[in-house]
Amino acid sequence: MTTELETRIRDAGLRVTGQRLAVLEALEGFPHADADAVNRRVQASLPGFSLQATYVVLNALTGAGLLRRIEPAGSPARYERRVDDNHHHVVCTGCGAVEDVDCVHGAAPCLAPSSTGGFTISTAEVTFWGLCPDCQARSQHPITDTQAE
Amino acid sequence: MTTELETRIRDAGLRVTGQRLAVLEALEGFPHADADAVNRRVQASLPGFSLQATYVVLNALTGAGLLRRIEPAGSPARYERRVDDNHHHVVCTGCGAVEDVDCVHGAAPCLAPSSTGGFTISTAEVTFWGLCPDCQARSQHPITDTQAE
DNA sequence: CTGATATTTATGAATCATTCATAAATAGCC
DNA sequence: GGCTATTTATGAATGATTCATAAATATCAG
Repeated sequence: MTTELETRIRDAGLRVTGQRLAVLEALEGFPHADADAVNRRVQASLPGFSLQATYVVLNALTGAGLLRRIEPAGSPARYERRVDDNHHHVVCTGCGAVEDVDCVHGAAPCLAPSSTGGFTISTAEVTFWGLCPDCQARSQHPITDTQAE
Repeated sequence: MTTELETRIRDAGLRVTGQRLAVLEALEGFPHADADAVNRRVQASLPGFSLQATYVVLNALTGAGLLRRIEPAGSPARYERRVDDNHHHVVCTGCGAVEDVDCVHGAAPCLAPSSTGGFTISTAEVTFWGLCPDCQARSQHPITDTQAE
């Protein structure tokens, strides 16, 4: 039995391994996880899977186009399965939570900066910064709130 | 004699020191420099100015709003004097060169994502990725080109 | 199915960017 | 000119990530 995921890995020119399958599966239900979070998730099924090995796998999958890596300022790199569309991200300035944001503009106006100084633009990356619902609530009820340490 | 720069530092609530003046002056003519580049530039006038001290000064100035820090994926943090407008950046995927880009959209459409998942958006950061003129030239003449190591 | 080989993983050390702790120096006020 | 809080200097520490090398394994040829 060859799964959809196995085919996808092979089609990307990579060998199919348990580690790669496990990493992709971990990110399926847990987008925007960093290497450490991916590692801890995968360890459930592959005890002894080290953080360094996680980086090797994440880099291979990212290089093959099976994962997308985002690097918001101030947080370690995060990875996601959603690679085939041009979406952006909101990052919470309070807790670092990340969510996807579909660009509202059909014509991708963000791809047309005014002056590019001679640069040939290939992609535009938009990061929105703000407060997630949880952090909004926290900032409105600072007294009754018990903040986790 | 009190210079413009000294006033600006004092008005930001900071004490005026030679290190802070030197860092601001270094970034005046050399925007988007990273900590190491700033340090090397300042050492010309302040021999013995360490990288760690550079970080302390950069953080103080950034915290006081006198500098803006940008952190493009894959490169160390960079600093610039231009803090009072909402401009964006182009980063060269070949060599990492950074240039300013004024947002072409008067109404800042990038600040209005379609769905924010409950987030309250405060700022939008746009990073354009592409090839700088030098790297374009290099990729068109790969044979005759001598690449620096 | 079996072996050969290139790819992948595991492990520990190394690197890079940055921060922290503490002691010495100094800016700005009295 | 001295006092004190702020700032700087120094060395060590941290966090994220990569590197080097050896062991394991996926895939292919026969």
